[in-house]
Amino acid sequence: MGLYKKHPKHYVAVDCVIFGYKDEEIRLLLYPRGFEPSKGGWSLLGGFIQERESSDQAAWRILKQTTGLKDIFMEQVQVFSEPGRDPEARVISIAYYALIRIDRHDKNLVRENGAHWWPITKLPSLVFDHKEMVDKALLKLQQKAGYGLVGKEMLPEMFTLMQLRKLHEAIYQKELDPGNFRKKILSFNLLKRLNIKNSSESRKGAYYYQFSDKKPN
Amino acid sequence: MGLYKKHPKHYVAVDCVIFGYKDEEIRLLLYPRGFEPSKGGWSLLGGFIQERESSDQAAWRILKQTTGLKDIFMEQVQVFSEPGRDPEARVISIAYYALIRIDRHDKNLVRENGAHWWPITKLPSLVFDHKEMVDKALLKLQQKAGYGLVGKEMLPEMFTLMQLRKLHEAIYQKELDPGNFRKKILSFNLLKRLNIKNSSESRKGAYYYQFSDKKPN
DNA sequence: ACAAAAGTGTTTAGATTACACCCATGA
DNA sequence: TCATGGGTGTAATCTAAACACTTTTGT
Repeated sequence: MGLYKKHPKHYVAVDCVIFGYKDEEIRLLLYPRGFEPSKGGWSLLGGFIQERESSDQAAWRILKQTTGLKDIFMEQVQVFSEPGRDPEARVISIAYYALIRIDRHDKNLVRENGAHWWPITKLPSLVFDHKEMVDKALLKLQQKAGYGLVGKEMLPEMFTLMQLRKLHEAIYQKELDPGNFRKKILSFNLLKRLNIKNSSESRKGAYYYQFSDKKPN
Repeated sequence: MGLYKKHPKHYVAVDCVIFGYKDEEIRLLLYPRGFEPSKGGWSLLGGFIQERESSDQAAWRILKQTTGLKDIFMEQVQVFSEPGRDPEARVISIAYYALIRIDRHDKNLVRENGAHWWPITKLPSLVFDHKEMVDKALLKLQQKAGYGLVGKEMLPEMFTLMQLRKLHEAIYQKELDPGNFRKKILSFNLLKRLNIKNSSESRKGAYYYQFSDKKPN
């Protein structure tokens, strides 16, 4: 029994890299730290794991408490556990990333906390090792985008292929060939073309698409 | 300051999926658990993170204490944190995998602990969620093998391309075309051919190779 | 008429796969 | 000489990348 007792216990936190998409840019939701150390420095959304919750549950809880969002795609990035990473105390942190539709969060909740959506290309400097968390998370996001699955989390229900391409361009931070992108994305058989056109972003008008529920072949 | 204090602390452990290679099979080093709960059940090598060490350091320390091995390739798999995963106490565990040369470990240390090398294809049932850790670790190992880098960790200094191929076949658990494997592996420019032949495993004799220090082009 | 995006098609290069084939040699 | 792996080469297939071209329509 008591064999575990001789070992130390640790604070275990979760830090969330929250990706949103707006104005053809990937943005990160950052918070000014409300307490020392590094009070006022920009920080990822974080919180501590409680007694009876998994790290996944903690990540969801913290995201929901702070942004009002639930049922959000989140995935583990990796653990950061250098003893000195937080100068105040020894905290082991599990980094997560979340993909959200930027227009859907509770803007009042976010504003109250002084949070701000920063373009990924112009981030301020971050506290502790949070920049490293962001870099690792972005790599994971790029991987996920390779499977054509990010539009489902970050775009409205319906979208044109140009809108989807702009999203991918923001994620990879480089331009993609429109024709090749179209063929590749459609080859996944994840999208269903609707009989509705968007005529506001081009003369000719582009069909709207949505993710189809059924599994691809 | 004391803002962290209201949060609970947790036992944080490291569990190591230790991969070795022998007799054309990938093997896992498993330990009979020495204490309750699940005393006697087969378990990954594990241990608790101490006050002033990172999870990487803990993984290395535990591997060295238990097998005598140091300077070993290890990589994080992911965190397992379901509150009920260990029935004795709430333990958050970070899974790692390690690649070792099976003939190099301290056999006495391992024997003392009752540990056993189990072929990956014939594993006994494992305690807690350790089977899940193994599955995730194997996926990571397969990914790493795709870059041609596993021979460096798991084979002797010198090896023939057939030996390297047998290793890859054991990792993917399927046969690979000898000609295609040879071309692909050599195209990485990671290997240097030696002027020594192994004549014991084929009539014709095969050149030995080793990993070259210099970076590939 | 023209610009700009929508949408389709073509060409090339590179990688992957499935084999065919000759070589060397111990039994 | 024959079976076995060593080693090389080739054709078929698939993919990604670059880019030409035609369509549509608001201004």
